[in-house]
Amino acid sequence: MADRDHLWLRLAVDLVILTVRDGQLKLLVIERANDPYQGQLALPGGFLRAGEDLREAAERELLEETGLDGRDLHLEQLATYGAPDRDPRGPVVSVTYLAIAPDLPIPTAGSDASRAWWAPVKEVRHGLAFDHDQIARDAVERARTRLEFTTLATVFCGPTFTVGDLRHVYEVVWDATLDPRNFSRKVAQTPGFVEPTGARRIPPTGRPAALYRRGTAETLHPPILRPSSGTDG
Amino acid sequence: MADRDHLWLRLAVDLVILTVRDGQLKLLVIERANDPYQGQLALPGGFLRAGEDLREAAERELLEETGLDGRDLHLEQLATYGAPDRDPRGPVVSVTYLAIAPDLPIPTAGSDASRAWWAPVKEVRHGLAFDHDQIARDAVERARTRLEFTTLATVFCGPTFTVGDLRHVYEVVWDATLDPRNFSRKVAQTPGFVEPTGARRIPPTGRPAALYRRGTAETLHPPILRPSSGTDG
DNA sequence: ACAAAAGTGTTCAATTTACACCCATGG
DNA sequence: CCATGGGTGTAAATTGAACACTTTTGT
Repeated sequence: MADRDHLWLRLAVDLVILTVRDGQLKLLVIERANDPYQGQLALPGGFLRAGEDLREAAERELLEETGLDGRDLHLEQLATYGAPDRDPRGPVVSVTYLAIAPDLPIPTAGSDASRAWWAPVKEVRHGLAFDHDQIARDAVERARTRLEFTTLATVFCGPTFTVGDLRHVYEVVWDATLDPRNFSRKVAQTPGFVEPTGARRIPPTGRPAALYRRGTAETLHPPILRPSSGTDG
Repeated sequence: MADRDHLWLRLAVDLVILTVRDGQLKLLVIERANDPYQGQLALPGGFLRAGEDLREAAERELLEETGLDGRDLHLEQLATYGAPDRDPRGPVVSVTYLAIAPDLPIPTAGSDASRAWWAPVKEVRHGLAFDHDQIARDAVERARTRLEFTTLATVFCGPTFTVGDLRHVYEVVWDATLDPRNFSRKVAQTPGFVEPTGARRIPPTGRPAALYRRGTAETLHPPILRPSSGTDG
């Protein structure tokens, strides 16, 4: 326990930013501008600076890489990854955050990224730099669970949305199909999930749908469980 | 993003070690031997060393402070705390782990602790050093949720236990009373939760109870929900 | 016989699921 | 009037909570 046993290191804050776009679950990836892993795909992120809280750093990186304001969207801490050899530059421990955004314009590249874009989650299961494949997998699984127990799905939608939009989020994130009729009722019967705006949206074809905004509830009582999650053990 | 913006810091790994003892949920606390907060209560923990993974560091601290082998009990990462002023020594970010142990002999004090003992969770809600009050609260809440959805409760028990022992764990951790008859069925009907050993335990008074060991399942299908968790939003 | 804890059976209510059916709009 | 998506009604199946009752031991 002498002072020389303490390892001094840098702390990376890395972001898994998810959205639903073109009917797919997508993930913000960057092409690394600098070594290590120059030219390879990676998650956006950067180092913690002096005087910063972890969440502050995550919000700063989010703004730098995407132009998004972290106060407007969902941002939650995921897990911390600290394998000794995870970064060839030396000891770097990564605290990861999950961010959820509605369908956005294609983000602008930041200073550490030569390019940044939305990549379908299914197509980036391998090939990310560092241990970012593992981080991305863990983040997607966390998002899937969050839809079951929290109102997170509304964050994928814009300020107003229909129940069909919300169902679409569930179907894309879970990669499952849901009964529109029963889903509609579950949403309506869960207090605080959505609030009617009074307005309606007229689709290209079909009956107009009521528009809602996010409710005040954070957790769902009762939860909306995945079709598979509960049958087999 | 120049190199001078990177903050070099030390990483603490702090442990919330829970057990059920004397019919109470208890937490391992130490009395700090050194500054800062010398003489105050705190969670056991220490600094990450070179070449160590985070979990390795958690297991090492666990062994140093309690003599417990981390491979034998439940050890899971909780969250990471990084408020800039959380440690007066300078920039120290803390990765926290939740450990669950069966009822153990009183642990031995480690090098950084003048004393170590089990303290009832209800009595240490305030007064821990650093931000450890918050960490302990978050950890207990996590443990309560884990009992709902995972087989974690079996880890509070020894190698063999009765359904009554298991129910006792739920009742103490949740601070609730459960119907013994319905609980018994839920446990038996959840595949992989417990396995019969064939042996029985004769209580001081009453019918002998069948002894079980941990099953292979990690998650509970269906979950065993807290009495309060589902009524009001 | 009695107390105490373990465990089973049964009933009623709440929830979930599946699907028939109606609504409202554009072409 | 037809296609399309939005939404309600309803009956069967499943699950959950409450509790009467039986079992098995020590004293």
